[in-house]
Amino acid sequence: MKKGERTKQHIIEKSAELFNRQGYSGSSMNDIIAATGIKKGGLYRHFGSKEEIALEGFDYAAGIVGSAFTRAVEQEESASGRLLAFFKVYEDVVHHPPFPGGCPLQNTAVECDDTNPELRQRAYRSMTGALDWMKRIIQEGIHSGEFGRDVDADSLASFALSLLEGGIMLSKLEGDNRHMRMNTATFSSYLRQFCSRQ
Amino acid sequence: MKKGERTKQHIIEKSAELFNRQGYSGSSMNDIIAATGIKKGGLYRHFGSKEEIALEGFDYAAGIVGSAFTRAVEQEESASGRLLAFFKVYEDVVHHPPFPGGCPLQNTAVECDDTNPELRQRAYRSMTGALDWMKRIIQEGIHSGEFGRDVDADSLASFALSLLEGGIMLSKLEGDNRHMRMNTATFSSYLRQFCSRQ
DNA sequence: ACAAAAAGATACCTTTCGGTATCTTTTATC
DNA sequence: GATAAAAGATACCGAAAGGTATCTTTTTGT
Repeated sequence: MKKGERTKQHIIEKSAELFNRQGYSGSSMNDIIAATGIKKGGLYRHFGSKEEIALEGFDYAAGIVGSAFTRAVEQEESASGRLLAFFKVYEDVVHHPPFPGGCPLQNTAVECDDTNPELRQRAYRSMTGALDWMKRIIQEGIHSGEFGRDVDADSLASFALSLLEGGIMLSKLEGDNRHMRMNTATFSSYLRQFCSRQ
Repeated sequence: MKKGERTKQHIIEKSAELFNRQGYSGSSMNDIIAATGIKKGGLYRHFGSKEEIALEGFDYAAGIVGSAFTRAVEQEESASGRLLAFFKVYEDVVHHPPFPGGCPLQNTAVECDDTNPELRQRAYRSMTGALDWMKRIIQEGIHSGEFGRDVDADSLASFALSLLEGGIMLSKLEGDNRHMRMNTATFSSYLRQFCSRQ
């Protein structure tokens, strides 16, 4: 890996954190300079614009969270366990989120849905990726007999992701993980009494 | 009502929309000038800073949504109906949200939780207000016998608000109300089969 | 109708914004 | 170790940021 590629990666990593904490509009090039220790000339050698940094930064942040999901999901055997694994990743969102600043999907979606089409599309793809993943888990649960055949995968996936994102939002705002804990417990008992056969 | 008060209100209303659509950092004083038709000198006669406009704007937007909630809740008799009324207010969040730009609580919470303590506090108060309101509805439902005595009001309120906010986020990002519809249906059946006695 | 006070417009301030041109330093290749 | 290419620093650009001082126009109360 050449020097340039290493610094480019360094810029992406530090900027992704900045953007995820302060938002796209809330972060300036000077903030990026301060965070990376690389001067303006250096930054613009690797990126054509601030937005380009933000786009690559989002992909990086989403990738980090995605691999945290992967690790958590892989530890579980059951479909219920796998769905709950997504919640486990954010169980201490207040002090130890999978990526600094909270959920990149949430932060980007809420800031950019009305303003920045490019970032919005990244967030959209991230959302559909998560939903499709959950749907696959649910369908596997149906096929294995863990879930009833009448369980609607679309609805359950939307339900799970909504509850997760809403819980992240409330817990971050309150500065306390209790909403995440309560929602995880509620979702868990919902799965047990609503979706599982027998 | 004097002239000055009227224009101050006009500034608040137009700015609240702007901030709710584009965010605090994403909206400039020039945007406010364009939206209100009032020049800089006029704006700073009524407000000491951009943040002051945003603070009063948030209260205004939250008030609009709050009265939409009130109207919807008052139409319902049962506790379940009243909880579902919150969802009804956002059933067409994509095209007809109760306030332009979506949920002010969500937009402000997500943008400001790490950056703007004053706005964050407004959002926090708005969140606790909604949660307390839902808790009261749930407790009334328990006392009336509609809900079982084992229903946890805290958990159910957190669950309802999280699901609502998550659904708003997903539906806005997708540009389709289906997530709101699915979550409303899921929440409704959850209440029927999980909380109600009989 | 008039004077005083309130409201708003104009013009300007400093700082910061995103971005570029150019120069120096470092890295990689022979 | 020389040299070309890559990487990064410096210095600058015009525009836009939030905010202020001052002047003109409207309201308002009498």
